[in-house]
Amino acid sequence: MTPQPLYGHPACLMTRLGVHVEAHLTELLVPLGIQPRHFGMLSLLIEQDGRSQHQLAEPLNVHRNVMVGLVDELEQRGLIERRRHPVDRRAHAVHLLPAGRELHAEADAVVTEFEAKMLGGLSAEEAATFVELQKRVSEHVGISHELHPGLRGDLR
Amino acid sequence: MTPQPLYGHPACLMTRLGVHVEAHLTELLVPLGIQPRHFGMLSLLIEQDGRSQHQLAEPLNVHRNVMVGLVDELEQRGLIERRRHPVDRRAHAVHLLPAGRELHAEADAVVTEFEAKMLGGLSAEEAATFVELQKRVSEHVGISHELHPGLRGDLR
DNA sequence: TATTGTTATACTCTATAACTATA
DNA sequence: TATAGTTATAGAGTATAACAATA
Repeated sequence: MTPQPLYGHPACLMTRLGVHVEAHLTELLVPLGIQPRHFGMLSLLIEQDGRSQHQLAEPLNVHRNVMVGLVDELEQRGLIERRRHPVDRRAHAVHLLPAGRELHAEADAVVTEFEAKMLGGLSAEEAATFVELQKRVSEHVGISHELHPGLRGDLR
Repeated sequence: MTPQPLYGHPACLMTRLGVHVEAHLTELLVPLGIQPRHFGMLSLLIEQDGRSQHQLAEPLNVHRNVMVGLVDELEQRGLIERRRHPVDRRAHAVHLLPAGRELHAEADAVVTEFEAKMLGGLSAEEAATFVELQKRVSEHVGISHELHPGLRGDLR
């Protein structure tokens, strides 16, 4: 059997697309003064406010050491705030401030517009299928894109 | 309108999946002593032998400075070889050696097996659709996953 | 004993610029 | 003047380990 050409490999397509998205998103968010990771943080806090840094780090796929810096940056800009964690005195509860909520809305619009362009070559139905299949694959390989039930509600 | 949760964003899914694939592929290729990029190089040379370093760098999305090191590594292992370029004396023609062809076959098997597992949650039809849509999106955003017609055949 | 957050260190990776030899 | 390849340097980014406070 003859080997596949490079971009016949789904794996190569996926890494290439991932790099493409990351790079463009980074550029598009420069005017807002944040990076994709910061957007991710804000998004997670919109979903559930008051998470610990550890709880934020996991779905963002960054180490807790790095998270310190990310939280520092957004806190210094008055977008989020570290408060005392209600049940774990080791942890900080990270809370969204009004300015953070506003910036997130702007960033979300930028990201959404980018996605629309990126998927512009597909019909609405195809795009929906594409996203759906991506979610299925993500789940299958163990990427958590939902809040884990165990992490929802109680702040342990 | 309420903003999307983080992984409702196709863009976030794609970067996350891309990182996942890159990381796992890197691990899986360690026993073969190469990285995903090296696999990409070998794949491109299988498609068309004797490309210049510049011609290899573009589809791999690496700078020509970096390409120097990649070619060095594979050449020192006797997998590829720099020869005089037939029509451009500034350039090197990078050629695949038998050992390189063999290693590529092994690596290709590893990658293919990984892809099968990754897409194992989808039916065959769904997997085909997924890959097809990825190619469509790649093309739409300007990622070249085919040899550019202008680069095929003549070695300019 | 394990975990959260933090800091410092070392390491890797990358981007930039500069140089040569050709075109 | 522009391009292919090369090299060196500096900067960014990352991983590792260690520590204090708390569980």
